[in-house]
Amino acid sequence: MSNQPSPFPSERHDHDACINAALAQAKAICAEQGGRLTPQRRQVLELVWQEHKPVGAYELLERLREAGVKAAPPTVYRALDFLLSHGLIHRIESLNAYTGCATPGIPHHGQFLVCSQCQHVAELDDSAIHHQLDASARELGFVVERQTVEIRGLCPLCRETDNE
Amino acid sequence: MSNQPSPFPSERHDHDACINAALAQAKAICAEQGGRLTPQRRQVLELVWQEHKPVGAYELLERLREAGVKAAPPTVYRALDFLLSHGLIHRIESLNAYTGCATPGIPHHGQFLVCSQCQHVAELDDSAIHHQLDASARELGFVVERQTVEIRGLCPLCRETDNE
DNA sequence: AATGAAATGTTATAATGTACCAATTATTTC
DNA sequence: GAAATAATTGGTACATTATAACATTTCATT
Repeated sequence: MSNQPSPFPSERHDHDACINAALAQAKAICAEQGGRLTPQRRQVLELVWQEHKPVGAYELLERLREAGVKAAPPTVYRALDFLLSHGLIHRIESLNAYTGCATPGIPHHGQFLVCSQCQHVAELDDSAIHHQLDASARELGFVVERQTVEIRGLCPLCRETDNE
Repeated sequence: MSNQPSPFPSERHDHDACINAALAQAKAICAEQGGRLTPQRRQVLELVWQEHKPVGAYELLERLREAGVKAAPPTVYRALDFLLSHGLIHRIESLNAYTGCATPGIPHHGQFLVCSQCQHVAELDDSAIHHQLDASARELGFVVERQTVEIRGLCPLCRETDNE
């Protein structure tokens, strides 16, 4: 029921293509939704997409500064808020960090597989899981607003190369 | 597949009984596992159980101080770490807060329904959900260490009394 | 009592996030 | 195009959450 090809990109996939695709989609989505993908927001999104790992807000801040931007914490948090509200990134609650959304467009909350060794994150958006949780909650009279599902463990690669 | 009677306790259930039961179980579990439920740890656990709402570490700190204990942040965090490691409380990641474990004994990670209005938390420990997540992850070659499932929404009570 | 391990006390600081208000830039309206 | 309005950004200060590091005390066992 998973609607993506391979949530764990290989180590040497064409990551520039990832970034470019994400930026292109972001541009399209913002145009559609009436959001303004300003240069600063775009730059933060690009920084988030540098790796398939969640990035902390202050790490982004540092990278912005390294890039010559005079930024303060609110600069980053504002950009993150914008990107979150347009479904372009997700926040990983268990890490206080942010990661690019694999299937942007409609704001949603996916399921995340977080490797405890290499920190890579894979997003699932598995509708079976979503519905299962929704059903279990409804059964108890609970109206679901938002699901946070984060799974920690070993990704396929780390599982092979290391056995701790 | 839920193995508990009613995860949302009524407004005027016998909460002293809840607290006493939790403390008694904690005592038994610590005895069994060789953990020392010192007076301070016990007191923090009791404070966590004051309500069926997650409590922040600094709120606990304040309550400890109100109770005449000279405490600093590490005091609280150490107690919380102990209680977490023995499966007596859970941390709600999306709230940076802690809540009593409904089914202590064996360390585990349940599913949590968090009411966005009254802040009450219900713990599920639904094995169907657990296995579903485990299966989805395994299918991708991911070895699960820990599941974080937190559902925000309206609890049955708030759903009735308020329609926002 | 002597020893080592576990728990606690204490200070300082790290890491994450927000409130607030001023200045600027973009968008709309006339 | 000029004025009014809204959205974005700049920047300071501060709030909240969490931990590092080291001294002291208490506990468990000889």
